Amino acid sequence: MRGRVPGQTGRMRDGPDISRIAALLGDPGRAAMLTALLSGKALTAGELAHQAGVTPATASGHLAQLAEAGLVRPWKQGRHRYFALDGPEVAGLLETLAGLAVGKGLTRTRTGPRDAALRECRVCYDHLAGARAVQLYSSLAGRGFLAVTPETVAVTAPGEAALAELGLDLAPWRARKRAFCRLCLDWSERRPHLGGALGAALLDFVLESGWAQRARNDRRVVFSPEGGAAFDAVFPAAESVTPASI
Amino acid sequence: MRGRVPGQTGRMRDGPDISRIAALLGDPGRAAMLTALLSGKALTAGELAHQAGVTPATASGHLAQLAEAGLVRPWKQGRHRYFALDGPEVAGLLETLAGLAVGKGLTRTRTGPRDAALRECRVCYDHLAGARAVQLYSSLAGRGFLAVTPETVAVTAPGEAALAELGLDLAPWRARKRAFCRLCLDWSERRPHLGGALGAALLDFVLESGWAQRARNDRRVVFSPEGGAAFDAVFPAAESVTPASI
DNA sequence: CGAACACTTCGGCCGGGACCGAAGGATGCC
DNA sequence: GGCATCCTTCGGTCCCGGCCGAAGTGTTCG
Repeated sequence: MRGRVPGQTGRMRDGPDISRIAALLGDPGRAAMLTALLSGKALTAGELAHQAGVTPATASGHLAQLAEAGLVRPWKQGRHRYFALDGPEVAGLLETLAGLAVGKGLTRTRTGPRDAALRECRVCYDHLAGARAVQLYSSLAGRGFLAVTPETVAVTAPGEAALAELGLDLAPWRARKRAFCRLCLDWSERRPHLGGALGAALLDFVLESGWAQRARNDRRVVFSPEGGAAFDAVFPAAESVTPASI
Repeated sequence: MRGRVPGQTGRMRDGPDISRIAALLGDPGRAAMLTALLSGKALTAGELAHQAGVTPATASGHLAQLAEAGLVRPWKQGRHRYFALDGPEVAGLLETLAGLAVGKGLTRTRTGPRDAALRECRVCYDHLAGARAVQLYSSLAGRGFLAVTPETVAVTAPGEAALAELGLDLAPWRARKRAFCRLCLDWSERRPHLGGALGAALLDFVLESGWAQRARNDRRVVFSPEGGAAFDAVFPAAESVTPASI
């Protein structure tokens, strides 16, 4: 950090400042907080401090930095201060980073039971991720309910009908200004799943129908035996969609 | 970093170790080295030291860390030691990070001429990125030369024919085991462009045909006036592909 | 075979920043 | 109003790790 002459050495002058954001994610405490927020819930400063294993004083400093960089959005309510990830892009970055960490064998623990549950199903900001999410996506795509276009993913007419039959009304979700439907790469499965507003609607649907419950303290989404069976019945695993050079 | 009782506090026990990788990217020197490698070229330790603006001794330490984490692959040749990014996933992470940094307004300089050139066209590991790359992609997609399937992107029969007519033989590229064709999100354009082996083939084609040249010291790809015109003629900008709810 | 070169290792310096306890606002509850 | 709760700010400590110069290893070239 010493002796670097600002404008003279090297040619690292242009382009986005990668290291600024990366340094923020590089502290284990801050990383733990952000990962906790990946559940999509807004958490209070105190809860985040607990997640990171630091005192409130330390956490407060961390959160101020994250907020200033725009990674996290604070929100005051009463004497609590809630924090949430500032947009799906931040969640996407965290997932990308997680994917690379897994790929390079950098995990914080040997695969345990909780880890297995995370791989099966978890919340990724505001939609489902993990094996269930990938199955859901490929089941819809395999039956022609989704049309993948270059720029986005769209629900086809049959898809709209099929979802409506399940009691899933897409109109209110479509109304929001955020991208209706996006693909998101799953770090544990290395295959795409649905994000965007449609992903959020489906998460909502799965929880509303009582098939699964969110864990209280982390990102897991736990299916009951009956719920899992119902899920498999409604979204049967598709035969792998062969890309078949057309 | 002090006083954190290893297994007792918090619940940051499972999942991939995000902060380890992020911390590596969080140092400006290492970030500069990795960004330089994003050009796809392998560079020597000395060149990377110069890029980062540090002495060889310091750079050597950084590179050892990057290599140990699997972000960079070293390769000895004579009395030089070359380094390259260890796989497209690393390049993808760097681009994702750059995208977020731009989105949050964290750039290292006000938009200058070099920056403008970078946005127009640059190398992203082994394929084209920037406005030209996005145009190339949407031109192909808009004419039905690409079929975007859920898992991958495929070249259609008409597409194969059209590329063959340009003198672009895809067979050797297809033979490699890496993903033939992938979409990659462009940080400056926020739209997808082609990665994977097909992207590499097209970069090769653009350079071979003499339309553009790579800058010597950075990621820029500079088109000559005639080259740019030829490019526009062969890959005319498509009418925006309307996602039209099908 | 010795000199030049590229890089790494070693030792030591130094600064940023993570950490905590205590004190200082806010806010809500009784 | 009084008190507990939640959070932030302040002051101070301490360590991690980036940085360099110098010395050491291996390679090439004359």
